[in-house]
Amino acid sequence: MKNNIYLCGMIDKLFYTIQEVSEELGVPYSTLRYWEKEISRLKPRRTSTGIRRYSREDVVLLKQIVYLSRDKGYTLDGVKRVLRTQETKTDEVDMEVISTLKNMKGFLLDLKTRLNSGRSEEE
Amino acid sequence: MKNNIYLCGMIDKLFYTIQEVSEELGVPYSTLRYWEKEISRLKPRRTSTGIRRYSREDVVLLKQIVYLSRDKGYTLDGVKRVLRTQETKTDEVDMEVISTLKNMKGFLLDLKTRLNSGRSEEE
DNA sequence: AATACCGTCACGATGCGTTATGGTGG
DNA sequence: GCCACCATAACGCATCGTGACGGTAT
Repeated sequence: MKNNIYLCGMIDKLFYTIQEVSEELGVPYSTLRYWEKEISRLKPRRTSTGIRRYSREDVVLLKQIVYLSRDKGYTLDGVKRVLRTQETKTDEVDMEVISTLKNMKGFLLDLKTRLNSGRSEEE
Repeated sequence: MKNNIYLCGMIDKLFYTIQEVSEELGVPYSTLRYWEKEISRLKPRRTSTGIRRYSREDVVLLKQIVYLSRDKGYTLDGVKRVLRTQETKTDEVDMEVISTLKNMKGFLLDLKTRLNSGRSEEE
């Protein structure tokens, strides 16, 4: 249970050390620490003595960051923006616009039909 | 006729000089030329003596580039990638929306005419 | 004692234009 | 002769890490 598609080959654990994460992502410690400074949402828990304990969610977030910057070609600022708005909003809005337009189109087509058909209807 | 939503306030002309484009986009000449080196699809026509003549399509493309880099936070490589794969999905959706809107506009103009002309038409 | 980790800071590569130069077109 | 434009190349600044260091945890 609890196999997360985002974790791919990673064994699901309660937490991961920075080393494990670094190896999994192919990203050096230094970069992980750098990203942590830059990306506010990335805040792995710490032991009482300050050692990072990455959760599954942290790893997923990091994979997203790698994907957005390496594969999609976003700047770090771009990555931040995407994460902030989580792109979900945009998509939802898009879908809503489209759906509204479709409704309107249907309505207008109907109207057109009525008009074209020689306005013979009840009205 | 031929008002393109992407051109916004720009007057629709057969071509634009680099100056006009530069002012419209708020992007200096040098950058326009730089982008031209980087983005293969951006190839404005030239006069026989080498002066750039930007077409409407060129301007639209440039606006896309500005949008992707400035607003979305893509690196130039990211912009190239987006343009290459043309994020076809998005564009198809966009195109569908636009096409729907165009149809609607035509239809509404027609409707307006009919209504204004006191529905005295033959049909 | 040996590793794995910590924060910090200085360094450096690359990206992304910009400026400078010297010249042509209208 | 003036302005807009051209190409090229050197320059510069910011971004995005990287590596090294001295110290702490286990």
